[in-house]
Amino acid sequence: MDEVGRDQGRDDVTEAFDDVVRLMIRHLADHGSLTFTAIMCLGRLYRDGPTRLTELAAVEGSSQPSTSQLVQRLERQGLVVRVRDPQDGRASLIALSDAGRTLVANRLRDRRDRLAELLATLSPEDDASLRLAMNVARPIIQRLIETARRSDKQARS
Amino acid sequence: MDEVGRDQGRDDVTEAFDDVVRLMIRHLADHGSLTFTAIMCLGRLYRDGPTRLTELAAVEGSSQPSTSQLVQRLERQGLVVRVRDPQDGRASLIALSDAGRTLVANRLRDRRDRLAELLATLSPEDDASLRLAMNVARPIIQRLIETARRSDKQARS
DNA sequence: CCATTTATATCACGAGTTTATGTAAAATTT
DNA sequence: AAATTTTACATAAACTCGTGATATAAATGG
Repeated sequence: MDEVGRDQGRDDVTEAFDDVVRLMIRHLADHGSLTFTAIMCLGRLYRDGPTRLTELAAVEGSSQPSTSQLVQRLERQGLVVRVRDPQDGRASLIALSDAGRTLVANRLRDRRDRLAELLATLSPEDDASLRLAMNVARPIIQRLIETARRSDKQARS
Repeated sequence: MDEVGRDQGRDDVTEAFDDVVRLMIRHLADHGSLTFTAIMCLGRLYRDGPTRLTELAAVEGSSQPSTSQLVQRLERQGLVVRVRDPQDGRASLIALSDAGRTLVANRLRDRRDRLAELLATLSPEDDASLRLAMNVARPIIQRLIETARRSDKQARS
């Protein structure tokens, strides 16, 4: 469009991130009957361990009612269990069931396998470049996530 | 079960991509009353221009009925318009309205701005590293998307 | 003991998904 | 040309998922 587009067109992290999102969402989804939301929730529990419903909603950036219903569905499917806190009659900890844990682990492996297949179609140079680039990028991205999370939390209060 | 924590030092493009997805979906969403699905659809039309409904569904990896309803909603909101093809009475081309195009352009700018704010919290070294890494990664990722799209298409036939 | 806060649930509703099916126009067959 | 099939899209039914508003029930603090 204008001259700004020239600078940003060559060096645009946003565009690259958008591409990643499209690749992951569109082509590496394979949510075998599971929704993106459900996957994200289970993945969160897998990484963070048992979590209170309200906190789960907060870290997933979703509303409490939405999370409440999601947990109920996942409970019906036998993927999570509730542990009522004896110290606090209101609260309950949401945790992965064995089935849930297995499912997440399998999914993670499947995703890795599928991405590996895709990476195998690249030239050895491209494959190496991408791996190197993403290994450089990852810790920095994680710092961005941390920063974003903090500013989200602040904006919410 | 196994040590997820040890993945940190490992070479795992999947994990890095997952981080990107979480960052973009969770923290850079700001879908001002617009859904992720709607955003994706409008973005597609912005990039590809007027598209038939069926093809739109295909490239977005969504069903035809789902896309049909989505387009109806977007039409109601004045973001897309239909142009019935005089050559083919069955088909209609879906295109962005002026309002839709403006909205997508603004959103893109906002996303860039917000990401720029986040990047500004990084050290100059990290910022430069991330930009460099993503500029290396992007064309390779685009090749992956192309490959994935072709194999998706083949699997569907 | 009563009021407030906190944790979760429920309700109403719209968006978005799927599969199955309907409709109408184009293409093909005979 | 008429009948059939295919193609492009719409509709229906049933579910997940999101929201805000509100209910319930337990902890907390006067």
